[in-house]
Amino acid sequence: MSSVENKKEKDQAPARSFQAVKGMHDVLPSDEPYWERIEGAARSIAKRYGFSRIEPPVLEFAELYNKTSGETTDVVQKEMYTLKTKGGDSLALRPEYTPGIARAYLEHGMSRMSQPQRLIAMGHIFRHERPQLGRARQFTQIDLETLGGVSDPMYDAETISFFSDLLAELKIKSPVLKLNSIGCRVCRPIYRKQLIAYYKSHESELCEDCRARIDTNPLRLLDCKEPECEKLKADAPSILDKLCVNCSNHFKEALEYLDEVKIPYELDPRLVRGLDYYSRTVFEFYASGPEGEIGALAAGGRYDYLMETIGGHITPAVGGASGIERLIAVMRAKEIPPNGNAVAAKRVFFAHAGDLSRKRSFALVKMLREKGIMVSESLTKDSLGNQLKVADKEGIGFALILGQKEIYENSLILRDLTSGTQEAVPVDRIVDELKRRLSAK
RNA sequence: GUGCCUAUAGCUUAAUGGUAGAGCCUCGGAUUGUGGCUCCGAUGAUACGGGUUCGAUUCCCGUUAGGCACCCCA
Repeated sequence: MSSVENKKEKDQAPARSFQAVKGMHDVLPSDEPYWERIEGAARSIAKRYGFSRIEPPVLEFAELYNKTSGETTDVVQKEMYTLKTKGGDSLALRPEYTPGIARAYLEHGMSRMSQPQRLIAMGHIFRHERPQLGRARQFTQIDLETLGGVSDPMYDAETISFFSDLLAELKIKSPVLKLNSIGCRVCRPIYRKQLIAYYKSHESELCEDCRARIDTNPLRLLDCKEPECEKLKADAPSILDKLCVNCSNHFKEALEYLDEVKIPYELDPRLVRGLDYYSRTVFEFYASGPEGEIGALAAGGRYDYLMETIGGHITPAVGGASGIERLIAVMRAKEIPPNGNAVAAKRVFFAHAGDLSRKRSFALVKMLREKGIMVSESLTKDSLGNQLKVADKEGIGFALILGQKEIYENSLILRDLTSGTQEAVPVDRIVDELKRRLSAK
């Protein structure tokens, strides 16, 4: 580009230079080891548990979320990205996975396959919130759903166990698991009434938000952090005392399964979830220590009624989700390295000595890559010294050097960059020799 | 969505109502048959828009983004 064009472009540059949209973050090469580690762990644990991958589209009819997640919930009311198509349909970028997966379950007749269906999804979720550390407008969830079969607490425990294993695999030590049961259609309304009655009698002592919440979402009253409201919590009726026999047994059994596999938990009768469709067991995992402030690392619960609201039969179901960016934030804060063995040490650096060997080098690099060897190079550099400098900077374990002499002898110099020793190896033996040495690393 | 704080080079930062300085990184050279050390040199910045001013990176307003506390949540 000429300098004239360059100047012109500068003058006409937009007033505001481009930057990423608020709450949308780039995944950079330096983040990649974490992603590989986390996604790899989720995939391999899912395989062990027998969860199969499902991936519904990012866009669904907005109505799907209104019907399921709840019309009055924040996630739907305030945080959903909606758009109108040219045809007039109202669509939404998914603010969570569960409704889409439930929809797919019905649409593809999965209720006629073996039950329950164990499904896992990994992808982007969108919520229009004010960003903070561990909270973005586009983020990535590992989502687990167990659909169909019977409403057995063993599945609740299995879901929790999956996330417990995931955190353990990522070396996030002693997470805090909070558990509660929010009852069913029979017992929750009764509890709700008692709770409302209790708070109505103390209405004047409540904060402004909570006065509004009495009518919209009374269970949330138990979550308020205003000092005035805190005081009232102590004497508020607890859901755990008000569960019906079925729910109570279900919860007790779920706890027994967790005891059986030695997953520690804390009961938290104030734990309620932000989505309408939950019933019975709900859970949240937090990091131990100050990193707990980053927010729940995994959360979920049972949702036996959801399928009905979108036109299916009552279908027992339980699920949960974990946010990958939050897992990364915690791993970084706790200084947990993403990878045990450095990838660079498994690479080979190819260097040429002298311009005449460049083209031959290019061909040999391609040959090695075809044989499955990870090869780095900086063949555009002239001096051998500068090339090896690059190899050193990248922490690469071995270098191959090709000069006039080697071309003539049909060999390569194989240099161990850690020890500094080297030897000539015939080209037809180089692949085997490299594989032998690399596997020893 | 509300309130508070912040914004100088890729990163960490210095300074000032009057030419924006450094360390690390990057690139080149000393060194075209051998890396790590060293030395020399180069590139590169006041987020964006407006106002006050002779002059603004500095003061004021707005915007954008980030952080924190709410709200809520993975």
